[in-house]
Amino acid sequence: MKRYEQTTLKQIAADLKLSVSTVSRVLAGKGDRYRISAQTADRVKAEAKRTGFVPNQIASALRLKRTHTIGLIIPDISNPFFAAVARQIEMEAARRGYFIILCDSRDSTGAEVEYLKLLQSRSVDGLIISPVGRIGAHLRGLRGNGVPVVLIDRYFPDLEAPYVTSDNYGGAYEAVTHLIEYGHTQIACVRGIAGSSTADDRLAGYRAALGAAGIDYDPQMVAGDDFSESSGYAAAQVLLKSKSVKPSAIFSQGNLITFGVLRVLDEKNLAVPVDISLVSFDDHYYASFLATPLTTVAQDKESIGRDAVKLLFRQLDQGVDKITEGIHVPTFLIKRKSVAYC
Amino acid sequence: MKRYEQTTLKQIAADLKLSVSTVSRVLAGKGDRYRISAQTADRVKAEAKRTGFVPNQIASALRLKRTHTIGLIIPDISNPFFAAVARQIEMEAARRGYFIILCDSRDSTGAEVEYLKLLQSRSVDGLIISPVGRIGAHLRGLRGNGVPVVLIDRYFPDLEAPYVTSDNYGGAYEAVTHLIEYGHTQIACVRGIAGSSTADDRLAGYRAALGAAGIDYDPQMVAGDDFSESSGYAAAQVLLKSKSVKPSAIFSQGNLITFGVLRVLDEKNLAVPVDISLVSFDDHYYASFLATPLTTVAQDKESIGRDAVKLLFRQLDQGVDKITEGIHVPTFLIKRKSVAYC
DNA sequence: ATGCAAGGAACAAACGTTTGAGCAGATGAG
DNA sequence: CTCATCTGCTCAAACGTTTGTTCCTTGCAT
Repeated sequence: MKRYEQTTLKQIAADLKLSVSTVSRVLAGKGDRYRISAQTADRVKAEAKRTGFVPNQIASALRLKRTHTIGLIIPDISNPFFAAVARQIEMEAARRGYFIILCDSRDSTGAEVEYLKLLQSRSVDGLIISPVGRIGAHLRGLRGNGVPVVLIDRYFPDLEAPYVTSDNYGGAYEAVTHLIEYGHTQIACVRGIAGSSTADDRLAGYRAALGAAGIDYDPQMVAGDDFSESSGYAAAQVLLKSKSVKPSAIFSQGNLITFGVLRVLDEKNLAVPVDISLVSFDDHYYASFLATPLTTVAQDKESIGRDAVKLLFRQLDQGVDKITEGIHVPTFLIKRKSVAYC
Repeated sequence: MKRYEQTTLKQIAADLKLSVSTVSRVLAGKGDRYRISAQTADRVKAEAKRTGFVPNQIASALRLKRTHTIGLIIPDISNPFFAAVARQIEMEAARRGYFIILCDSRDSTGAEVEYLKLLQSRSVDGLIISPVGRIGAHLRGLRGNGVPVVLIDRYFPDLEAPYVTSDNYGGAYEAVTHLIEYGHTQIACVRGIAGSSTADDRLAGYRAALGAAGIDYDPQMVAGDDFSESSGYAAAQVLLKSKSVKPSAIFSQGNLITFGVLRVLDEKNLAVPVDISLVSFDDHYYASFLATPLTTVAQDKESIGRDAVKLLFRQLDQGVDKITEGIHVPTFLIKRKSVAYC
């Protein structure tokens, strides 16, 4: 905002024949500590109110080396999951007097790295990142430099940085177990991007549930390259075309993937759950209004956002290296109508 | 980001036994204009690279009174419509070297006003706002002060400020005309918040379509208080319970409203489109996967975001008062299966 | 030799805050 | 009456850039 004729401390000081420091102290509420008389303080406050004084945070940030700003880098704000998390983060930050700079990395590591550099030049006080790549090498330096970072949704096992994510393993385990309880043994898995903790953990949960039920794991039952609709579409085609496997149920690792799967099912005239059962990660408002209301693994987006901010501020308070905690937020299975007995 | 041991111009200058201004000029690419020798320039650039110099934008902003930051205030980032628009805005801003500060006003005028003040103290260079209230009085002052502002989604007829919104009138007209072509004459409208240009224009389009077909406008056919799901739910109950009106079709003004309507329809065991037809404003990915694929009025969210940024930068370039344009982005009707002959 | 114009870089102020240190005058104790 | 103490405020530097102005050298023409 062009602060056209914005009042400054200097102006108030001049008008009141006071020094800038006096005005600053009064307005910062430190009048008493510096023995500014109540009279003077009142005059200053009155003048500040009269002129509509608003402190210039840029100047303050320069002096204090604190911008009260946190950078948020996410792969896609139009993905409802990230939108919900971002909203919570924004609200929690605002409560604490912090602003969010929103960066949409469009699932590009290049953009992510670029944003990192730009945010550094903006001197943000901390970062919340949902990283896109498979490795977090570019993030390590940040923490080494004392920059508070919190990872959300994905984390890197080799990077000791605090993170908040859903209990993807547990959620997948529960979902697949649910399918097994309905008699399914031929369960396909449409996975997200390999190398991401999200996809890996969900796959691990899938395998564990299979194992616990004594069902052999068949690599041919797994397909998919990333979390997109097109990947889901392609994967479902492969899985349903194959002659060697005949899945009676599909476990989809993400909401967009599910749309791809649904499209294939539609094209092949396969009805859910009559012809095939389906469980999807990520719940949504519309899930209950779909042709077949979907059974889903819901993530607690509010908690994820809230905990991320919490971890960030703990680093701000206690120092970056004190906090290395990883939080796995429980998921919950919402049973609707997309699963039937096999 | 704590810029722990960040290199500064001063440091480079000291190391190279040069003055800060020389270093600054070289790194700003103004070496030639100020006759800095190529030798010196090269030394400076080398040292900057070696030390990983990143200019401190905070200091620059203070000096130049330009933050390269724009404030984005929207009612709800988790609403897919706003998320998509926000994404586009972020991308367009990033292309121009600008950052977005994201503010979620939670549909509260109070929060909006508060954000405005805080953003002012941050000296943002401009604002893109989707305002929540019915009046834009608090926005007038901004433009008067030379702050570039662009309104999105909603505008105020009494506030001369550039805005970008869908052609809500046209979209509604087309949707309702579509219903009329299918023989409907008893068409209900579930509206958004009264006093908002969005709801008002959609209602006007609805009435105009009715009028053009020689159908009398019946106020009893209109219900709804805002764009929420609960409002849609309540409104649909009223409309379908009434004895004086028997709608054969419903025109819903928003995606969340539609979910409310759908819930009522479900509860009353009314099938779409067999028992009742439905057209909804706002298209979505899932609309085609719903129990009945929805006929919707799609908004061009990308254009809205892009044009908003464009209008903002035009103000930045040419001055706030030169730009007062309002853009109505065309909508398009997506015909699916929720409309049947009456 | 003398003057003059470039060439190359330094000086210094400014942006608006914050804050440690200091300075006058008043008050009180001895 | 003197010294110490308190009261109430001011000074000045600092944060890291940017930029109009100035300053000192050379080289060159006269």
